[in-house]
Amino acid sequence: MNKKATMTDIAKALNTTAATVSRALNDNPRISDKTKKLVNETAKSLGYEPNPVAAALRNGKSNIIGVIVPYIDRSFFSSVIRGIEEEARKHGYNIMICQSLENRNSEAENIDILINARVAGIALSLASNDESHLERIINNNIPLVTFDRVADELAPHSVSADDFEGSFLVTKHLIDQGFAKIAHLAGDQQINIYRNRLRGYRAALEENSLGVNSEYIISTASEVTAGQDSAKELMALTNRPDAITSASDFSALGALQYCKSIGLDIPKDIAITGFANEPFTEYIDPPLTSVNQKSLEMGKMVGQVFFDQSNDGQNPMEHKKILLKPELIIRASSMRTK
Amino acid sequence: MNKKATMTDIAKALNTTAATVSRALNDNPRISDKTKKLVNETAKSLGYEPNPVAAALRNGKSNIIGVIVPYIDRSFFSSVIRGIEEEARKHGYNIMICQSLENRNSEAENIDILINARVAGIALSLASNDESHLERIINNNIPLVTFDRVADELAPHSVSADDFEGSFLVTKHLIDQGFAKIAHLAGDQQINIYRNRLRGYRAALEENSLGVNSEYIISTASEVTAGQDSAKELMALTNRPDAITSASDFSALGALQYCKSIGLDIPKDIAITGFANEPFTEYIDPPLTSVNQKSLEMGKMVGQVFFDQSNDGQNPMEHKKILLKPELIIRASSMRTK
DNA sequence: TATATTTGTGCAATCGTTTACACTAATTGT
DNA sequence: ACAATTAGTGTAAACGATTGCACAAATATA
Repeated sequence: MNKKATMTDIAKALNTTAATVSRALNDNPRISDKTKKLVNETAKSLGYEPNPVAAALRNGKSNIIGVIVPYIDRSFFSSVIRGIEEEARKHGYNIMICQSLENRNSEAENIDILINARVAGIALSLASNDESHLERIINNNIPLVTFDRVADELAPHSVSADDFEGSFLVTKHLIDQGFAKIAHLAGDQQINIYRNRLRGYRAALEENSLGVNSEYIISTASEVTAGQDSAKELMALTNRPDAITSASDFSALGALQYCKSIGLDIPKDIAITGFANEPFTEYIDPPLTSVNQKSLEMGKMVGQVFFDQSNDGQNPMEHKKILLKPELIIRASSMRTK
Repeated sequence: MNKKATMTDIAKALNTTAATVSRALNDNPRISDKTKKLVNETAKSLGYEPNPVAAALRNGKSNIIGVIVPYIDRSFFSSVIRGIEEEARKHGYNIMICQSLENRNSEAENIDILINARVAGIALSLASNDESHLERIINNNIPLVTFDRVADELAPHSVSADDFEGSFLVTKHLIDQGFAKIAHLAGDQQINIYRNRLRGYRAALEENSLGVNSEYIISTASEVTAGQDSAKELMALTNRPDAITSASDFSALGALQYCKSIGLDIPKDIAITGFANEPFTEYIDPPLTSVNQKSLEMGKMVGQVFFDQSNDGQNPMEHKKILLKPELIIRASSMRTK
């Protein structure tokens, strides 16, 4: 209840001025060690705590990192957010969260809000392919890091998972297990990450001299029911696949459910793999092989890129495109039983 | 890049002062409609956007709600956060997220940070039973709403799920399905919510004249492996239960896995129910009956309580304890097959 | 008509920190 | 011994919005 101590209070107690106190607390070399010690002691004894709001006003920059994601409660994003938070925290920064609701206008609105809040930087997973509104961030000289769905043209920095590699790995794994007729439930090809997953699948097949059968590639929404439908289609083929890779854990689950429902044994009759390592993948029956995109780590990288840049500020415009190596999580759904 | 317009800029353009502009923009009754119109027009034409940092400094209060949770990426919490965000957003507020890592000291640190950031309010799910550090919030006159793990003594407002009711409902459901020997995997009885779940279970049994068999109540950590162990114990009893209610989806899953592993059919041989409606519950085999705690709604309620109080500010000290009615989600794991 | 009240604005201080600039005293160089 | 640095502090003006108080003009009251 008693008002918080300010720099002025410290100054008065020491018969000096707020300027000196400010410099002393910020370890300015022009202040004598004696004064610094005095100031620090009095600060402690008065229970002084800096007011970040005042500093932000004066500096035109707060100690807050703005984060915009489509939805906070998607497991992938909440995990990235956690990573960003932990990294930010290490540097004395806080995070402010906004949801774009997968909507470009809402995203633009959030950007304005964050700019007005004088955030020290913005981390963003794009809601759409439209990147035009990102210019405002650049123009305001605010460090920008895009992740997951990155903005290759505008954003100077980005962190994302190597989807090509992940899809390649999982497909290769199936090949190594002896599967030869491998299908792919492909995601929306408008979206970068799904294109890359399809490419990785193709590359693995080709590199192992397995032809790519276009019948085996089915465009599938990232939903359980869509996966069921696609699996039904695949199983109706005269030349049935013996494995299904999916660009999404959800459609993989749907496929798994459908295959079980028609009496197929997984993985003996058909192997199935997903993508993203959603929490449920380890709990379903059989547990689903998937690709861990290391969301927590991704968040931490976002934070790091961010602080690399804002701390030394030497090369604020040096572009960093980080591709995280995904991790293949092998579970029962893809293990060839001898 | 060109500096943002300020109130002073608007004032200059109109040959008036920032004071008038401020009042006009805030729709102060002492300003004439003519002036208001002029100010609003010039504001628009200059592309004026308010600077929340300056306002926060002057008011000693920002437009930010601080949220502290044990871990951001726990599905329950991320969902609550989403609810808070959406409600806050409606009122032009933003949220700042901190993690307590389930650690009392870290929680206290976060509280200090939020207080220093002059947040307009704090929403908090307690990390421990120790509530002493909450006093700082109260002393600083910052509205506090606890949720999930609430602070009954200190916090004026709280929002939580009615765990007693939820547990009662799910147990009653099993009884209605014809199960009579119902076990309970109880959580840590140090924690409020788990105590209430046990109470709800007991009450349902008693109300239906089914005795409470202490052999059937097993203290179980909220983990898959713990659930497996407890199920093993239960199944080793001479008088086996025919149903298991669990205070946690994770231990329920473990129990389910164990029962399947020894060849039991679920729910024919044994019914199983969880608690919290974790995302995976609908995907496992068989899908797990659980209790939806309406986390998103809980978040929204937190926001609402919060704004009720800070908006009119009439009765800031009126205590609100909100208990959300949980929803029973019936899935295959508990359906009596005739 | 003279006084009282209302209406609408302006003045200036305030929130707490930061920083360019000025200034004194001490130190260095020659 | 005297000019030129250097070290260490203080002064004062920002940052942008808000608000108590003062004040003039316009209206109402007597």
